Amino acid sequence: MAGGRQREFNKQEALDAAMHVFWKKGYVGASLTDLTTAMNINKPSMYATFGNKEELFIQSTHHYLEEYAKPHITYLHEDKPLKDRLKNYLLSIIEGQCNEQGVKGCYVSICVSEAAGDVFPDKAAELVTEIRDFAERYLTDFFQQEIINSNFPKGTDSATLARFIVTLLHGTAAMARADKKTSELEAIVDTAITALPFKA
Amino acid sequence: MAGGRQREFNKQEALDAAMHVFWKKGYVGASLTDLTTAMNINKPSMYATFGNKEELFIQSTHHYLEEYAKPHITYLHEDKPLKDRLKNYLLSIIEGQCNEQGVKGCYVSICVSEAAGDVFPDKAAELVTEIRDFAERYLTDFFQQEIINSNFPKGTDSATLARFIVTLLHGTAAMARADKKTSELEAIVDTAITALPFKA
DNA sequence: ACAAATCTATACCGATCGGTATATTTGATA
DNA sequence: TATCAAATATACCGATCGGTATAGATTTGT
Repeated sequence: MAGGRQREFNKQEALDAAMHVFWKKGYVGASLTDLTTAMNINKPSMYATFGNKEELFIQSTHHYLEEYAKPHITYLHEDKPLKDRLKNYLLSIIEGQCNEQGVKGCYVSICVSEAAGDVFPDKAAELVTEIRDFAERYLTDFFQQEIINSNFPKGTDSATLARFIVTLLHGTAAMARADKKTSELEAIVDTAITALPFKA
Repeated sequence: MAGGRQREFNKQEALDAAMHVFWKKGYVGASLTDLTTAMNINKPSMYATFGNKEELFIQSTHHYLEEYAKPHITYLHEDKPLKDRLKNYLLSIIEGQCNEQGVKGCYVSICVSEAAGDVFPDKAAELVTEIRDFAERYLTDFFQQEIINSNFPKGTDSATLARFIVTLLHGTAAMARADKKTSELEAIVDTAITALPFKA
């Protein structure tokens, strides 16, 4: 038994680079040349490490969710009034969408829209449908709990509220892609928040 | 001088078919095979009539704006209270985004997002930047006039209001692409409207 | 009827797509 | 140090991409 030559690149760094290409160009628009150039490796290394383009996309997507999407959630659970927590959560996401150096918009939003065009291979399409409603489900549960905690009036429709927030965020993601400034999107968030029935 | 054989297809119908393909699949995702199959013509006919893929896209885009986007505007100018006019305008757009038979989402929203990935040829990219802010500009002027007409309080920021509405619509377009039902998006519109400072 | 013009159909072009076979380099183990 | 597994680099594969040359079909003007 003998181990062989060890890889000269860091797998996580390469995955992060690939994810940014998918984020910017979408699945179809990201060619293997785009990907491997950004990852700074050549094709056989990519195929040996990640399988194929579809598998690379799947791993990129999980990487995005864990490292770029989920961290915002912590803002919802700090020891502050609901309104502040929600606003911090939204502003944190918007900062990520507008990030000057980096890719604009939301990876998930882009995937969902592209996948709706039937241009994704099967397993990638399945993954996108799986993750599509994650935020909506999470926020529905979250708002439900806030109703129980009397931060919203009894009888508030947590699902509609959640859908409203998710819609807002899809919207800001699209605006970020259209080169809107962070400050402009912050003003939109302020407007949107006035639509919510906070008790305090 | 002699005229020749006349074309066997209707140019507007073919353009409409092509537009729906771009709407569904985006610019990169729409192959010439996809396009000409939907248009029910073959490639030489397409090239003779429209020039090339980029020109076809440009003409498709103008077709969308005139026939699918601008008609909604009439709802803003009927003889009704502002709140009703705005709501009818929004519901009309959402109906178009959710249209059961037809393509989900918003053609412009999809183009803008895709173009941000630098996957568009030059002239197509230019067109997209030109039309990108049409709705925002229109609504800013519209709201400004409504302030003058005292339907909003003096000092209302018409630009932020317009951006809020455009963001909402980009958001509902993304939700429609994610297979949300019309009724769900209508509830979101109702929620959003409560954020606006109507005087009446 | 004939000629000029224009549309349609087939078949093809080079370039790029995702993916891989082959050969070489590397390095851990024995 | 010899061995051998694994990573790299080059060069290539068939399929599809956008785009076109060519030839036949169809219409109009003379």
